Amino acid sequence: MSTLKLQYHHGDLTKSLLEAATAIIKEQGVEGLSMRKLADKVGVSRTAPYHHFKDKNALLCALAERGFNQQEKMLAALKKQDHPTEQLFKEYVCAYMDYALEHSEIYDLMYGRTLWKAGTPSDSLKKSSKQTFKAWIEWVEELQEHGVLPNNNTPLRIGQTTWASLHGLARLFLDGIYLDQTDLSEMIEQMIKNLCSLRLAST
Amino acid sequence: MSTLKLQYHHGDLTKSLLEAATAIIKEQGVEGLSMRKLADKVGVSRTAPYHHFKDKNALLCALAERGFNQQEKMLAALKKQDHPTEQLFKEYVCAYMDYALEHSEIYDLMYGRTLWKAGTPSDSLKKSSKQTFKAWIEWVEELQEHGVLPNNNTPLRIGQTTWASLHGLARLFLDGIYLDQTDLSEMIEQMIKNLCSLRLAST
DNA sequence: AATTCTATCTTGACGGTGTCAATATTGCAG
DNA sequence: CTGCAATATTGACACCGTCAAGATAGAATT
Repeated sequence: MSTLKLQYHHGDLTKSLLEAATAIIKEQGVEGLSMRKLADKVGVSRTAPYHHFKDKNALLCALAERGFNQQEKMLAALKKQDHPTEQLFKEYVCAYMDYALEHSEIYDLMYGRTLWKAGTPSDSLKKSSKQTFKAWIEWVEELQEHGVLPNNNTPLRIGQTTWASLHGLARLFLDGIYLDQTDLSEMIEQMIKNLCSLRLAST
Repeated sequence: MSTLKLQYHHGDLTKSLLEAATAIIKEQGVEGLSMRKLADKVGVSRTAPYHHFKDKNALLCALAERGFNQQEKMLAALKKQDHPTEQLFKEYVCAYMDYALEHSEIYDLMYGRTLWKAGTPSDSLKKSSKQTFKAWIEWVEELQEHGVLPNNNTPLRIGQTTWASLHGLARLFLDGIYLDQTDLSEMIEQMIKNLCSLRLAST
């Protein structure tokens, strides 16, 4: 077992695959990721990855799941510095958009049709997403109590609609409908105004 | 030239292709559409479609463009019956969601990454989408004047953000993140409340 | 230390994809 | 009737995901 790359067994191929895949989709998009190119990049034969992931779908699920962990960590860090509730919410929105656009391909796997419609989300991925969503809804309840979000419906519905708004804004950019980054910042600002002013209307 | 299908020249292959393609993506999603299957369905050889569409991308662009026309027609019909402005807006929202979910695959081509990011939108498609968007912005201006949408920003920004909200809501369902139709109608209702109550907050 | 077992990796193969090049057929204009 | 342009065809190529069968290496057991 030398330190040279000519060894038969790779070491931690699972991890290497995930990282190489992340790099590829960052550069070439999910469409540019093929199992064969991936294997090649890691320096291994075509079918080696199949001993670590059942199929391509499973690999993409793993990437998405990583994304959920990553995102959750980021948001947890945000909440730690205890700013006023409303400011925190605004920071959350910015952070959410930041993550979506910075890791657009991962975001697409997390919330896009590739896995949820065209593919088959793994049980583990479903669990991750459910947990993330649950945390979000709980926070929405808090935000409602602090008068940042409206009270005219349950935390679930308010959480769903405000999330939908954010998600839609993110998608317009990461799907290539909008490209201009200048528009982006102004649209985020206006979206925050929209979401935050809702409480004024609730009874 | 008999009426039997054994003729060498097909007649109006362009149209047949578009209709067969529409049928396929409706049943099997965009992922289920291949040029070969399409040709086969129409009863023509693999490469025949290439005399009518430069490549698969071009065919998808044509489908998307049809979608824009279809959608525009639907919305024009809606406006003709001159209901009160606010009611009209609510009907618009419902109609928009209806269209998105009823023709989810076409909607995806119109506003999704398949063409706008992964693919290459044709000039003709760009034009169609631009026109649709322009019409929307003009109507937003009207809605602002009638106090249905807020006045705290330009028609462009308000149009962008409200559209983003609608788009996001649609995507959550047509991408398979949400599936329950019951949730859907309640979420639409709440989203309308969100959008329509914004004016109360604007100066 | 020798042997077995198991995890890992390999090559070979199959059916699918988009699309180019070269060829054949047809309908129409001259 | 002839020739031309539009349309359709077969053949080929390079990719793709993934299954099956065999090779290799490291760990466990004797």
